[in-house]
Amino acid sequence: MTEIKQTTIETVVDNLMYLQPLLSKSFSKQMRTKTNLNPGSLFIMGVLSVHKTLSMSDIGRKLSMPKPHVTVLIDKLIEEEMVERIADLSDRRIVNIHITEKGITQFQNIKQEISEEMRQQLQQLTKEQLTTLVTATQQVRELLIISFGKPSGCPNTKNQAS
Amino acid sequence: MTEIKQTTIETVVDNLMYLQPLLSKSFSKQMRTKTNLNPGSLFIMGVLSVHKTLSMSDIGRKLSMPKPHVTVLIDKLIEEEMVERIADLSDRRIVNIHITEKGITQFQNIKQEISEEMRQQLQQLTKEQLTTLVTATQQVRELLIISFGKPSGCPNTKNQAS
DNA sequence: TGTAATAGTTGTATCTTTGTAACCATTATG
DNA sequence: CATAATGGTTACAAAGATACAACTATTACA
Repeated sequence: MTEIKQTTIETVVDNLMYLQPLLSKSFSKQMRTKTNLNPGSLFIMGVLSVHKTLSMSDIGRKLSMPKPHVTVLIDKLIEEEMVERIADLSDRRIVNIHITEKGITQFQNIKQEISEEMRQQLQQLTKEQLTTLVTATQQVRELLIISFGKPSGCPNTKNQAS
Repeated sequence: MTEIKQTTIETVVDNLMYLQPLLSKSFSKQMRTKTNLNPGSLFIMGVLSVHKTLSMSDIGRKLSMPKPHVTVLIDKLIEEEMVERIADLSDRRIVNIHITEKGITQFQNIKQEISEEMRQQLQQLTKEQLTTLVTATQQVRELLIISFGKPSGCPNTKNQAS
């Protein structure tokens, strides 16, 4: 019934929607058990491991995470010495978050632990399939960054004082 | 410092970890605003739109969602007539969940709304990039299903009565 | 038949995330 | 200079998800 002719974009949406649960299955689970960090903190460590230093708002934008939430998570990460607050010289409102050496190695360790666990699962793939997966994930990552890596704002930036 | 030579699997993990926030940015947000369904229910509709009928445990396994949580979400979906409970004939313990016609069309509509929103974002890509994205997401989807689409159990299957 | 295992439900406590609102400090703008 | 806008923080409420524990019903097994 109902002929379903999908557009290109609908196919992408379809695929991406199916990816979400698969991803959470593949390691959100691992995260919860293997680390003392909650998912949100892990994501922050993820972007910081790439960008090294980001302002609070940058983090919120990149992860579309409400600013109050970012504050709370950063507080915890600072307690564990994974990151540090650094005042911005040019704009004193801005608080820059910098990943520490400890944070870098700790995050590296976490990723390796997860990789270890995933190795078992991924070994079901042939050498060619694994190569394809590397390329494909890389492409998806890059193309989604182009499409969605933009500012686009994060919550609690409301100040529509009437 | 610390020479980082990534293995193939570590690269995959790296990419997948970066994907998670991008995905939630790209439509977890949309979901929250565009539908009256919460993310969990959407995921259930996602697997049901593919498999049409699944037992409660199947759903829990596919989404690695605790069984009690599945029960709650299914209750809501039934209220909205998106799915229906069907007793299993061969094993009377099993409750099969079947997506309704309404559920199919509703879910289709939701996907189209999300697609509409995403179109704007994805139009920043060239025709070639978009083609690449379709192929890449398809590949990632298929390969992750091979790797992680297995049973693997879901919580609350504990019955180690001592 | 008795016991263990499986499928599912109910209930509760806790954690995580989101959404607001109010607030301070600083910068930008008229 | 007055005011608006931005960057961050604090606090609180509500939604969503996870983890347990206990329980029923049914099936598998010895």
